[in-house]
Amino acid sequence: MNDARSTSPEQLGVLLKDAQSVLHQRMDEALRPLDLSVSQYACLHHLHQAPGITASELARRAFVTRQAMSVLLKGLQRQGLVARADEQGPRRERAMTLTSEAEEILHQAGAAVSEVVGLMTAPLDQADRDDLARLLLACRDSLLHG
Amino acid sequence: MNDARSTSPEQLGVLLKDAQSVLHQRMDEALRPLDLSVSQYACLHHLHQAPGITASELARRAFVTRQAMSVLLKGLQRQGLVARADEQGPRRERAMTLTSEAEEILHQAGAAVSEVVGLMTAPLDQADRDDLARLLLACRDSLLHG
DNA sequence: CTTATGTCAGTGAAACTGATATTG
DNA sequence: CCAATATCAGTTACACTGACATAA
Repeated sequence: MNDARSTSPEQLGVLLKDAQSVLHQRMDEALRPLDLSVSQYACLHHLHQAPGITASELARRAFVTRQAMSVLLKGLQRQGLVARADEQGPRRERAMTLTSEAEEILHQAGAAVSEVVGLMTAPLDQADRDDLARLLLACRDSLLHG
Repeated sequence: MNDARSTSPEQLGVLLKDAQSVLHQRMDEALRPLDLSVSQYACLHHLHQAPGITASELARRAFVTRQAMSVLLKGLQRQGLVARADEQGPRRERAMTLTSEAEEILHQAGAAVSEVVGLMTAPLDQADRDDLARLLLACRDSLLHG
């Protein structure tokens, strides 16, 4: 038998889901005043980190289909937060970019999100936070190319 | 300035979301042969751990509204996996229970999920897994009553 | 011929809010 | 009157699959 205090696989999966669920709710509350959904924030975040990437690449980074990302981008374009390049690239690619308004909103959103994550990690010291990041990264990558 | 290698708050939030996204996809694939969605599996999982609880309590544990949980339970009832108690409790409460068929399916589902989580945590030793569980628990609780 | 992007169309699971009835 | 459960109704954001045209 295993040690009764060791974590079962199912329990670990549930914990990951729970933590993400509650974080999502708190982020949703924090972003609502800025008229941004969590999905939209994540999209802008990725676009900020890699300006000019295509919708398909954006979809891959968010782990959704390009059709789903297309819907999200249409909404953001309607809100004037993203712009499509006029010219096409090599494979019909159209570079997506943040508008200056989006940069400003993203700045505020980042602060709001940081506050939420700060609350989440309040009981952790810096070593714990680095551990958490390292472990989550390992889990993600193991599922992706394991 | 902080150490350049330390993790930014936003990055930690994105990592948590990413890990959960990919885990959700893998679980979805693993559970599809059993005709179970991830949400349905989680519902059965909670019901197995606390047999006879109400729909409202189930909703709280899954971090959704009782209306959303009600829809989920209706689907599971149609599939013959959960049953509502005939008699009402103190506050119109109706105890929800798993059918014997559900217990059997949940057994298979647990094995499938364990395999996925096992893959996810393959690069981690037992100390890392316990750390991850401890940290996720702390994050969840800090957001809930922080 | 193959592959990747973009796009149109339809669908579906799962969440939300709001309102109402019942019961302790 | 208040609080908690349950339930009905409507809505919505967001994901999916499938199909097609286009370009390298």
